[in-house]
Amino acid sequence: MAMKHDIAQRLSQYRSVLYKLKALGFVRVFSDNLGDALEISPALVRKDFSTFSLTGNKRGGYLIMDLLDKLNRLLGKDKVQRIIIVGCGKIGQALMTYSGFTREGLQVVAGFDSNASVISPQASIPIYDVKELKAYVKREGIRIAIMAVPDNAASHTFDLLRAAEIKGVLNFAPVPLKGVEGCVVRNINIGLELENLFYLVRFSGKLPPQPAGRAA
Amino acid sequence: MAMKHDIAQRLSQYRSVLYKLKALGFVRVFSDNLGDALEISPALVRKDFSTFSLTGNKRGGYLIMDLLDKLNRLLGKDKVQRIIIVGCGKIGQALMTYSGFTREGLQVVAGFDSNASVISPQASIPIYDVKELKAYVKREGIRIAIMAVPDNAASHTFDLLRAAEIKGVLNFAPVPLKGVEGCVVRNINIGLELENLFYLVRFSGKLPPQPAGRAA
DNA sequence: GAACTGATGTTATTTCGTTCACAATAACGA
DNA sequence: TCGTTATTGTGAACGAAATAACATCAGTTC
Ligand SMILES: NC(=O)c1ccc[n+]([C@@H]2O[C@H](COP(=O)([O-])OP(=O)(O)OC[C@H]3O[C@@H](n4cnc5c(N)ncnc54)[C@H](O)[C@@H]3O)[C@@H](O)[C@H]2O)c1
Ligand SMILES: NC(=O)c1ccc[n+]([C@@H]2O[C@H](COP(=O)([O-])OP(=O)(O)OC[C@H]3O[C@@H](n4cnc5c(N)ncnc54)[C@H](O)[C@@H]3O)[C@@H](O)[C@H]2O)c1
Repeated sequence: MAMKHDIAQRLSQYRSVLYKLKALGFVRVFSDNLGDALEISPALVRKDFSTFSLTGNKRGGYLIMDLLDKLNRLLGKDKVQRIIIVGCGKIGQALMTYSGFTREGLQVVAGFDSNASVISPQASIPIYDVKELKAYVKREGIRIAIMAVPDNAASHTFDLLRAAEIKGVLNFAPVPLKGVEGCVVRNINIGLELENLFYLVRFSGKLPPQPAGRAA
Repeated sequence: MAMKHDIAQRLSQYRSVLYKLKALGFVRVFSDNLGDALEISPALVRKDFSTFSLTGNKRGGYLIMDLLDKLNRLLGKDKVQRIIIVGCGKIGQALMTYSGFTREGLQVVAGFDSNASVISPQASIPIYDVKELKAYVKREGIRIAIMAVPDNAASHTFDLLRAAEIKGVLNFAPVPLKGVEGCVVRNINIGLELENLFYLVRFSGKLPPQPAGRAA
């Protein structure tokens, strides 16, 4: 049940760092460098690479170009990755017009909403009625969706996405969607992150958990 | 170096579930119920509670009210938790007007920006010039900030926040801010989450990592 | 009120991700 | 050419976090 999030996340981070190094004119990189950049041990870098058969040169480290090629293939970055956004409100709109995705090879190809005043099929990134979701997804072969509908619509919208056979959902509603066979869900819960920050700040340094107090 | 994020995150999740159960009229709850809700084992629920001396009744489970009281105290939810937002663009504005924070006891008390046309000190949630950041933070005793400035301003803005002795930052820029003594950073990287989703979807079921291929 | 039941609280065990340690080996210099 | 050196690649060791196991005890029943 416990999935290996972390290594995939690191793969993307390696990729990101490698692009920066390449832009700076570097050709080779060592596991130490990458370890420093991600604040992990060099050993873990090498182990990750080993896991995916990303090989380097026994003395001269890794060739950045070569690594990037392989990582891009591994992460599916050799083609543009298309996504849709369901719920084009404040968050949804912000994401639709976010230019940062392009850099990452991600492309928002359409939005969907239930509010007629938001729908605009002629826009450069069209927004369609959510009723057309299923047909669109099937026709275009979309696999990943961002969900940014109000909390009370989250569960229903998730059902729609599943019916459209969406394979992965990035959910912004603070509603824990139970994971389902055939559809991976990742939740972005900003409130939770903030609470967590408050907690970490409150107890930074001091010992948070009483070590299971033993009565005298 | 490995910090115990996870347990604090679960604490908040317990709290969230408990509120829902309370709203449904429940009075008691068992570790099984909470385990189901968070998709973790009941043993872990009990262990977490034990760690924080959250005790129940040997047979009748836990009293929801009682648990909530203790959790709220533990998470600092007995008072409103004030935050500021630096960078009031698309994401920043969305967060400023987000009503969901109130439910969580979080309050955005001010925004800061460098763009004069955005500044509006008279608004219900005032937006000040970022130059006033340090004075405001010190005067009001703010500890947590959300950072939603453009990528190229992220590092500089982070320095400002540190100079203002902010204790925790929720960073939306896809720029890895190196953690610093005295200031906890948590990064929200939506592009990374999407990449991760694509990865998980690509390899769901199939074995992603070649098990370190042994030559025949 | 004694035996039973069902859930907690805590100790033991397992699992899993990370780090350590080092053998293998390609580049470099003399 | 041959030794030296720097770095990879990976099996073993380690540690933390999750699960399992179980002893303990509050209710409940007869
Ligand atoms: N705004 C924030 O800063 C913020 C922060 C954290 C979490 N969230 C969460 O993100 C989600 C969206 O927030 P928002 O502020 O963008 O809300 P919003 O109200 O601005 O936008 C919601 C959009 O969804 C559309 N919608 C409603 N029902 C729908 C349905 N059944 N199918 C398709 N579209 C539907 C609405 O027409 C609207 O355009 C919410 O769950 C919210 O809790 C928002
Ligand atoms: N918009 C999105 O959907 C989205 C998604 C993921 C990540 N992000 C990241 O979030 C950050 C903000 O994105 P956005 O779309 O809201 O950008 P934006 O350009 O809409 O807003 C940025 C705001 O920051 C202000 N600003 C610029 N320099 C500043 C400084 N030095 N001090 C204070 N304020 C300053 C600008 O005036 C502007 O109001 C970026 O780093 C972006 O990469 C955005």
